Amino acid sequence: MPFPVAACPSGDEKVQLFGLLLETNARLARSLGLELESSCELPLAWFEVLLQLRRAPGGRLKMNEIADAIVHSTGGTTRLIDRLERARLVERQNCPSDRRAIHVAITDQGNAKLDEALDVHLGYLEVNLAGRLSGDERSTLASLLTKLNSPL
Amino acid sequence: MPFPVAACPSGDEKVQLFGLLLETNARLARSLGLELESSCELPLAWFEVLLQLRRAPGGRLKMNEIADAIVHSTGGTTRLIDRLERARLVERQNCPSDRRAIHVAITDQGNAKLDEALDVHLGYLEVNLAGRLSGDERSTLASLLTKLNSPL
DNA sequence: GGAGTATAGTTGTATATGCAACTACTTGTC
DNA sequence: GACAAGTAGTTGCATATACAACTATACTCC
Repeated sequence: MPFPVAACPSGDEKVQLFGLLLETNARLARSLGLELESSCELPLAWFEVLLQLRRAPGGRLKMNEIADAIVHSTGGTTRLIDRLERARLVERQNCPSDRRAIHVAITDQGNAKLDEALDVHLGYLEVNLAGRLSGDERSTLASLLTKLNSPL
Repeated sequence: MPFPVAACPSGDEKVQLFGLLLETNARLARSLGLELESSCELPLAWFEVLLQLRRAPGGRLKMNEIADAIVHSTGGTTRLIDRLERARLVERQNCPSDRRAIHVAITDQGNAKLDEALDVHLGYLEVNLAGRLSGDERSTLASLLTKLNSPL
């Protein structure tokens, strides 16, 4: 037994918690991604973009706002939006007040696709979130994750 | 105001919680990844593999156990282990009881690298986990994530 | 004990993503 | 108002990953 786990940093409570977060997220993202893809032909990343756009006032965001919201590099976001635009789910618009910036707006087709995907997503969450955590537990989890996600 | 968020599925409490989980995970994984990469030249995925191996009895796991633990496809895991093996951090060993299976074992170099990375990781967690959540909050979070990660 | 099925791992191929360098525009300063 | 510094987005290139098809081995059941 060369590495007694409990006495090692690898057994540290915080290390375990961090690993649990990565693993839980990866499993849920993967299973939701498969479901969205097979039911709606919508990759999870596309879904995330459409959801952010719907939430935004006016249904549009600038490239860098999208990149930040979905935690991608700006280069990666350029290509992602290229694909969404090719599929006619979003469109690029010039920003009148800043000629460097691009507004990305969700299209009617994008809204329709998002509605379809939200339907699948809600079913998924009923099973995979509500099936495992009560309302109280979910709101506790939300507040802990909010803290964990806060700056500083 | 074509889409009043609060009345839409996009404003649903579960949808928000799921989004928060994705976002929190993505931010933490990215910042830890950058830190590990710049301090130790160790990609986060490699760190995850080494950590799983250290935790495993005998310091070795089969390919499919690794793939499951880190939530990758088996094809992706083959290439990931190829890279780790090329860097001499792990080695493939034949499994005597099943000639299809491969044991992946952490090497001395792998253990040394992992120690170095754990040092960085612990510092990171002190700031980014312990700096935001108390011990009680962390253990609550751990138990909620465990439920969320449990089968069915 | 042989045929059919299941499992472990690898490989071909397509795609997605990050980083760094780049262009274009804006802002601040003198 | 021109120059310097900063910001928004895109592109070239390298890498990482998934999926599906494949090989090799093990298991099942008659």
